[in-house]
Amino acid sequence: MMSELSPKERRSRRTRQAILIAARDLIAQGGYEALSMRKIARRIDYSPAGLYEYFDNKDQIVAAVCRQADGLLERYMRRVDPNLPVQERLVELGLAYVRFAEKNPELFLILFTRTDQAPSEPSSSRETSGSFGLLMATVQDGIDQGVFHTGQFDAFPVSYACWAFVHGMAMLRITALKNFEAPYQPVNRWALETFVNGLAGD
Amino acid sequence: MMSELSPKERRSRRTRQAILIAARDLIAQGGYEALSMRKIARRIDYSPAGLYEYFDNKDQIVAAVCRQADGLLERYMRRVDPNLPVQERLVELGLAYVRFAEKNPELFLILFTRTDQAPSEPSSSRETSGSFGLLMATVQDGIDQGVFHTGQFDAFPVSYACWAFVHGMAMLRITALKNFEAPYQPVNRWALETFVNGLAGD
DNA sequence: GTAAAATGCCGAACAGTGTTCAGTTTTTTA
DNA sequence: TAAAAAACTGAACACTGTTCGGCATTTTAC
Repeated sequence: MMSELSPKERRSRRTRQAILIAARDLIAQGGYEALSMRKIARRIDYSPAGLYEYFDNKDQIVAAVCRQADGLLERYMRRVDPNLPVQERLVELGLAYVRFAEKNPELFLILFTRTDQAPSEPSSSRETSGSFGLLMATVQDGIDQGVFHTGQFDAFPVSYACWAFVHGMAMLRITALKNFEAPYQPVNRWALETFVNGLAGD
Repeated sequence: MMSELSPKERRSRRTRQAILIAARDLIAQGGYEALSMRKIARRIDYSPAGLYEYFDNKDQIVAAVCRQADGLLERYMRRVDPNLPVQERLVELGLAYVRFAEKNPELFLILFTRTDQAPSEPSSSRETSGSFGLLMATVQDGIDQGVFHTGQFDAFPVSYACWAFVHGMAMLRITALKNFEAPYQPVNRWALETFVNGLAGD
């Protein structure tokens, strides 16, 4: 099988992971501006130059952190009970999205702020994996079941609209409304239900 | 009246404005990372240290640019015909918001990304001035006219929900979907109409 | 009009940043 | 055990925001 890793490979992976953990923690604590190669190096007892054996540059580290954050976001959304009626499921998916942003504001911010290297297509727009794929599969479910009547629009643009709604809630919460405490959850739930009911009740 | 400004004051204001224009242009061109005190200084033929006669630090310059951008956003929204029926007016306000973001992506991004110095209250939540105030006045209009039935929620949370919707559209457009060309406007219009109809149709 | 004070502006410096590169040490390969 | 490769470092380069001492210029006060 030859699937066992060499000690060298094991060490290398461990160091890579240590770098990513340090980077993630630094970001989670003080945002992107608090992240520096020298701080990462200090945390893992390396010289700054040593990091370049594992990543080409700082951007690659941030990109890797973002991939992990994206996975975490998906896990948040996968916790939603897939046996719920489509309408409720859609609402819960949205609330899970917002919850992730609330609990990981700095990660969320960096995940959706890195304007460089944006994909030319929404992640997994044709698969059921990835957070957007999960959303779209649910919307497709609603259409297939005859619950949603979306006229000329198919699952993709409808999913985009749902995404935009919850993305706005998440973003405002951690930026413009950061210092404005309020019971957001009930309003968010009501707003999403209103929209989803609009999808259902043609 | 004594409203005339001294030559000194006139010069000072002109220089201040030149700094802000240079800063705005640099941001509009290459985003926040392309903005530096030295580049601003070079553009207006000053030494970097000279800028500190007009602004305490870089953040103050960015804050001033953001204030101007906010004014521009409001102008976008004020172009919406106030004589339209509330439902259409609300939709058009949202589309104007998205249009501003599309035309000024970097300014929009910096305007809603500066997580520091966020106000403790949404701008002008009780006035009809400011972009949010304009939105809320419209929502209040719909409630007063008996067009919107928002149950337990008053104009403020409803306006927040509208804001979140269009903010998500705007944000996704210039970040995650930056490289994904598609006819967004029809979908955005349809999605907003669906939501607004949900507000209207009890 | 002249002296004094305030303002405007600059060069140089400090501490910080990402990144590169010549070497040195350590580990793997043959 | 010798040669090759990988891992790691210190020093440097070109940037960054900001501060400070000093030089002009302009404004104020008499």
